[in-house]
Amino acid sequence: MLKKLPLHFYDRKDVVHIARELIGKIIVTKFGGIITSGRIAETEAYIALTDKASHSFGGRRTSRNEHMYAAPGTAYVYICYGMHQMLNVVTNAKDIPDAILIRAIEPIEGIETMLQRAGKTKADFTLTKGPGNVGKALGIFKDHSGTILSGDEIYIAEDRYKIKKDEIGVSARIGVESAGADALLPYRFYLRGNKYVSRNNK
DNA sequence: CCGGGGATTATCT
DNA sequence: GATAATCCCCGGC
Repeated sequence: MLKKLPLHFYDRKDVVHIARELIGKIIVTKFGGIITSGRIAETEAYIALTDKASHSFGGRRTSRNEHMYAAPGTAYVYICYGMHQMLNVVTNAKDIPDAILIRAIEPIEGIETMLQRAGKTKADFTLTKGPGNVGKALGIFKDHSGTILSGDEIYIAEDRYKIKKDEIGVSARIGVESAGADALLPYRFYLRGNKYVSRNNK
Protein backbone atom coordinates (compact mmCIF):
# COMPACT_ATOMS: atom_id res chain seq x y z
CA MET A 1 0.00 0.00 0.00
CA LEU A 2 2.06 2.86 -1.29
CA LYS A 3 1.19 6.51 -1.06
CA LYS A 4 3.16 8.86 -3.26
CA LEU A 5 4.57 11.84 -1.38
CA PRO A 6 2.92 15.09 -2.56
CA LEU A 7 5.08 17.89 -3.93
CA HIS A 8 4.47 20.02 -0.85
CA PHE A 9 6.46 17.46 1.13
CA TYR A 10 9.54 18.86 -0.59
CA ASP A 11 8.37 22.46 -0.49
CA ARG A 12 9.68 23.24 2.98
CA LYS A 13 12.64 25.25 4.20
CA ASP A 14 14.45 22.77 6.43
CA VAL A 15 16.29 20.43 4.09
CA VAL A 16 18.07 18.70 6.99
CA HIS A 17 14.72 17.82 8.54
CA ILE A 18 13.40 16.50 5.23
CA ALA A 19 16.53 14.38 4.77
CA ARG A 20 15.78 12.72 8.11
CA GLU A 21 12.15 12.15 7.13
CA LEU A 22 13.15 10.45 3.90
CA ILE A 23 14.76 7.61 5.84
CA GLY A 24 12.43 4.60 5.58
CA LYS A 25 10.49 6.02 2.62
CA ILE A 26 10.37 4.10 -0.65
CA ILE A 27 11.89 5.35 -3.88
CA VAL A 28 10.41 3.97 -7.08
CA THR A 29 11.48 4.22 -10.70
CA LYS A 30 9.45 3.04 -13.67
CA PHE A 31 11.21 3.11 -17.01
CA GLY A 32 9.76 1.32 -20.01
CA GLY A 33 7.10 -0.20 -17.77
CA ILE A 34 9.67 -1.83 -15.52
CA ILE A 35 9.41 -0.99 -11.84
CA THR A 36 12.32 -1.02 -9.42
CA SER A 37 12.05 0.22 -5.87
CA GLY A 38 13.81 0.27 -2.53
CA ARG A 39 13.53 1.58 1.00
CA ILE A 40 15.76 4.58 1.61
CA ALA A 41 18.42 3.68 4.18
CA GLU A 42 20.78 6.64 3.97
CA THR A 43 20.56 10.31 2.95
CA GLU A 44 22.66 13.47 3.10
CA ALA A 45 21.44 17.08 3.10
CA TYR A 46 23.16 19.79 1.08
CA ILE A 47 22.22 23.36 1.87
CA ALA A 48 21.93 26.12 -0.69
CA LEU A 49 24.57 28.82 -0.89
CA THR A 50 26.15 28.53 2.57
CA ASP A 51 27.26 24.91 2.33
CA LYS A 52 30.73 24.54 0.91
CA ALA A 53 30.11 20.87 0.10
CA SER A 54 27.20 21.77 -2.16
CA HIS A 55 27.53 22.25 -5.89
CA SER A 56 25.54 25.44 -5.44
CA PHE A 57 27.87 26.96 -2.82
CA GLY A 58 27.93 30.73 -3.06
CA GLY A 59 25.19 30.71 -5.66
CA ARG A 60 27.23 28.88 -8.25
CA ARG A 61 24.95 28.06 -11.13
CA THR A 62 26.12 26.16 -14.19
CA SER A 63 24.57 23.90 -16.77
CA ARG A 64 25.42 20.90 -14.59
CA ASN A 65 23.70 22.05 -11.41
CA GLU A 66 20.90 24.03 -13.05
CA HIS A 67 18.29 21.60 -11.77
CA MET A 68 19.20 22.32 -8.15
CA TYR A 69 17.45 25.64 -8.73
CA ALA A 70 14.30 23.95 -10.05
CA ALA A 71 11.00 23.60 -8.19
CA PRO A 72 10.88 21.47 -5.02
CA GLY A 73 10.33 17.80 -5.79
CA THR A 74 12.61 17.75 -8.83
CA ALA A 75 15.32 15.12 -9.29
CA TYR A 76 18.89 16.35 -9.70
CA VAL A 77 21.24 13.78 -11.20
CA TYR A 78 24.90 14.35 -11.90
CA ILE A 79 27.95 12.27 -12.70
CA CYS A 80 30.74 11.88 -10.22
CA TYR A 81 34.21 10.57 -11.05
CA GLY A 82 33.06 10.17 -14.62
CA MET A 83 31.10 7.01 -13.93
CA HIS A 84 28.66 7.24 -11.04
CA GLN A 85 25.12 8.52 -11.45
CA MET A 86 24.20 10.36 -8.26
CA LEU A 87 20.52 10.88 -7.46
CA ASN A 88 19.45 13.93 -5.47
CA VAL A 89 16.07 15.34 -4.51
CA VAL A 90 15.61 19.11 -4.74
CA THR A 91 13.75 20.77 -1.84
CA ASN A 92 12.77 24.25 -0.68
CA ALA A 93 11.40 26.93 -2.99
CA LYS A 94 12.31 27.35 -6.65
CA ASP A 95 15.68 29.11 -7.03
CA ILE A 96 16.80 27.95 -3.57
CA PRO A 97 19.10 25.01 -4.40
CA ASP A 98 18.71 22.75 -1.35
CA ALA A 99 19.19 19.08 -2.22
CA ILE A 100 19.24 15.65 -0.62
CA LEU A 101 21.56 12.90 -1.85
CA ILE A 102 20.16 9.37 -1.73
CA ARG A 103 23.15 7.32 -0.56
CA ALA A 104 21.69 3.86 0.03
CA ILE A 105 18.48 1.87 -0.37
CA GLU A 106 17.29 -1.59 0.55
CA PRO A 107 15.95 -3.30 -2.62
CA ILE A 108 12.23 -4.17 -2.61
CA GLU A 109 10.91 -4.58 -6.13
CA GLY A 110 12.63 -5.50 -9.40
CA ILE A 111 15.74 -7.03 -7.89
CA GLU A 112 16.34 -9.07 -11.06
CA THR A 113 16.34 -5.87 -13.11
CA MET A 114 18.70 -4.18 -10.66
CA LEU A 115 21.11 -7.08 -10.93
CA GLN A 116 21.04 -6.85 -14.72
CA ARG A 117 21.69 -3.12 -14.65
CA ALA A 118 24.61 -3.60 -12.29
CA GLY A 119 25.98 -6.50 -14.29
CA LYS A 120 25.73 -8.85 -11.33
CA THR A 121 24.28 -12.32 -11.13
CA LYS A 122 23.89 -12.67 -7.39
CA ALA A 123 22.14 -10.31 -4.98
CA ASP A 124 24.45 -8.98 -2.32
CA PHE A 125 24.66 -5.84 -0.25
CA THR A 126 26.84 -3.99 -2.74
CA LEU A 127 23.88 -3.82 -5.15
CA THR A 128 22.39 -0.65 -3.65
CA LYS A 129 25.02 0.37 -1.13
CA GLY A 130 26.54 3.76 -1.89
CA PRO A 131 25.11 6.54 -4.07
CA GLY A 132 26.76 5.38 -7.30
CA ASN A 133 25.24 1.93 -6.91
CA VAL A 134 21.79 3.31 -6.07
CA GLY A 135 21.72 5.24 -9.34
CA LYS A 136 22.88 2.21 -11.28
CA ALA A 137 20.37 -0.20 -9.72
CA LEU A 138 17.43 2.17 -10.21
CA GLY A 139 18.40 2.82 -13.82
CA ILE A 140 19.00 6.54 -13.22
CA PHE A 141 21.08 8.51 -15.72
CA LYS A 142 21.92 12.15 -15.87
CA ASP A 143 19.28 12.60 -18.55
CA HIS A 144 16.76 12.04 -15.77
CA SER A 145 17.90 15.22 -14.07
CA GLY A 146 14.94 17.58 -13.99
CA THR A 147 12.33 14.83 -13.67
CA ILE A 148 9.50 15.95 -11.42
CA LEU A 149 8.78 13.51 -8.60
CA SER A 150 5.01 13.76 -8.88
CA GLY A 151 5.09 11.78 -12.12
CA ASP A 152 5.34 8.03 -12.61
CA GLU A 153 8.95 7.70 -13.79
CA ILE A 154 10.64 8.59 -10.52
CA TYR A 155 8.88 9.18 -7.22
CA ILE A 156 9.08 8.63 -3.49
CA ALA A 157 6.28 7.00 -1.52
CA GLU A 158 5.50 5.86 1.98
CA ASP A 159 3.82 2.76 3.33
CA ARG A 160 2.77 1.81 6.84
CA TYR A 161 6.35 1.14 7.88
CA LYS A 162 7.29 3.34 10.82
CA ILE A 163 10.81 4.25 11.77
CA LYS A 164 11.49 4.69 15.45
CA LYS A 165 13.48 7.73 16.39
CA ASP A 166 16.35 5.75 17.88
CA GLU A 167 16.72 3.70 14.67
CA ILE A 168 18.05 6.73 12.83
CA GLY A 169 21.73 7.52 13.15
CA VAL A 170 23.30 10.92 12.45
CA SER A 171 26.83 11.72 11.36
CA ALA A 172 29.01 13.97 9.27
CA ARG A 173 28.74 13.50 5.54
CA ILE A 174 30.97 11.22 3.53
CA GLY A 175 33.40 12.16 0.80
CA VAL A 176 33.28 15.91 1.36
CA GLU A 177 36.64 16.43 3.10
CA SER A 178 37.46 19.30 0.80
CA ALA A 179 34.58 21.32 2.24
CA GLY A 180 36.60 22.35 5.30
CA ALA A 181 34.55 23.05 8.42
CA ASP A 182 31.31 22.29 6.58
CA ALA A 183 32.48 18.68 6.18
CA LEU A 184 31.84 18.21 9.91
CA LEU A 185 28.18 19.23 9.85
CA PRO A 186 25.81 16.43 11.04
CA TYR A 187 23.79 16.27 7.85
CA ARG A 188 23.92 12.54 7.17
CA PHE A 189 21.10 10.24 8.28
CA TYR A 190 20.96 6.47 8.13
CA LEU A 191 19.19 3.39 9.45
CA ARG A 192 21.22 2.03 12.34
CA GLY A 193 22.64 -1.40 11.69
CA ASN A 194 21.25 -1.60 8.15
CA LYS A 195 23.58 -3.62 5.96
CA TYR A 196 23.01 -1.39 2.94
CA VAL A 197 24.24 1.75 4.68
CA SER A 198 27.51 2.65 3.00
CA ARG A 199 29.53 2.71 6.21
CA ASN A 200 29.58 3.76 9.84
CA ASN A 201 26.14 2.25 10.36
CA LYS A 202 26.25 2.02 14.17
C1' DC B 1 40.40 -7.08 8.24
C1' DC B 2 42.27 -2.85 6.55
C1' DG B 3 44.34 0.78 3.73
C1' DG B 4 45.93 2.35 -0.69
C1' DG B 5 45.24 3.33 -5.25
C1' DG B 6 43.38 2.76 -10.04
C1' DA B 7 39.31 3.27 -12.99
C1' DT B 8 37.20 6.76 -16.07
C1' DT B 9 35.02 11.07 -17.92
C1' DA B 10 31.97 15.30 -17.41
C1' DT B 11 32.78 19.57 -15.83
C1' DC B 12 35.04 23.73 -14.62
C1' DT B 13 39.28 26.83 -14.61
C1' DG C 1 44.86 20.27 -17.01
C1' DA C 2 42.88 19.31 -12.55
C1' DT C 3 39.35 17.87 -10.09
C1' DA C 4 35.37 15.24 -8.37
C1' DA C 5 29.16 14.51 -3.00
C1' DT C 6 32.77 7.02 -5.54
C1' DC C 7 33.60 1.99 -5.94
C1' DC C 8 36.06 -2.04 -5.69
C1' DC C 9 39.96 -4.82 -6.02
C1' DC C 10 44.16 -6.24 -4.31
C1' DG C 11 48.12 -6.74 -1.42
C1' DG C 12 49.78 -6.79 3.13
C1' DC C 13 49.34 -7.76 7.86
